[in-house]
Amino acid sequence: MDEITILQAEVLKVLASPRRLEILHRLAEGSVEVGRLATEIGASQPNVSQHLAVMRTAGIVESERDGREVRYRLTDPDVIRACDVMRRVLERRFARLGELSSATTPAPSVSPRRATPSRPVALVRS
Amino acid sequence: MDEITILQAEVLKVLASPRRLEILHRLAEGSVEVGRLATEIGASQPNVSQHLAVMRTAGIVESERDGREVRYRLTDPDVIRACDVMRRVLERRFARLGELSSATTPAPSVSPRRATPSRPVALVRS
DNA sequence: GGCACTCATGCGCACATGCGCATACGAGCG
DNA sequence: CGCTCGTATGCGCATGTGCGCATGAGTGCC
Repeated sequence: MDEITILQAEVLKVLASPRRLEILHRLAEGSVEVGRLATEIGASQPNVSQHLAVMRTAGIVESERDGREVRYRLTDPDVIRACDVMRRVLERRFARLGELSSATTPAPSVSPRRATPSRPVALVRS
Repeated sequence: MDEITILQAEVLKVLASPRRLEILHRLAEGSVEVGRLATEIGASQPNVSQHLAVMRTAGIVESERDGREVRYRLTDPDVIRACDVMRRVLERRFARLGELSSATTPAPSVSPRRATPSRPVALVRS
């Protein structure tokens, strides 16, 4: 198994959380303190602190003391950019699903008998 | 919480596995049957089948019967491309870490007292 | 020094996940 | 039909994760 693959899986694992994505989304707009962040996203302070600790360990965010507060910011915009690329892809797919269901369902001309039984449920809100 | 964010987290969760990344890496080179895939990556057949089922549910791969066998292929190269963007970023960071540790450690000129205590362990094989 | 504030950490619980294993399903073939 | 091959599924266990909650640690102010 490739080293990079394992590393990538670990980073992806850290990113695979709505809360953390929300936090990253906020951090993309600039550095912010823990408490403020917790208030903004409507989560408890310990919860946010834990998520930040996880992401800091993974090298995704950095922390810096500012008086009594601790400000967090993105370590490297590149990872987040890659994340945003994926996000845009999903938005496109999501939008396409929307227009498909709103259309008259133009009955796929040739349907060469796929083995895939079910529509990807994850794309319609699982 | 944004809909897309939740969706993205789910997709990321599916991707956050070394095995699945390995499978996707293989599928990027073309469609392949389950058994062959299991042999190539050195995993059990049920295990591979389960991973494929998860990824199919997430809409990342598609399956197609071919005689007795079932061939899997990527649904949309775009998601994998986004994944590869991240991979390349990580490779770059990894390589940089390597040259840093092999260099004479040029003693950071100004070290403005960060609150971040530890190096990102995830980048040095956690 | 004592207090108030901000953040980090430890604990316990509920829940999800991955794996091996055995086995069921489904298609071709004789 | 019955057999074999390829794939999917169910089960049980060990392990990991997120959350609330209470509490500890560090900092600034009086």
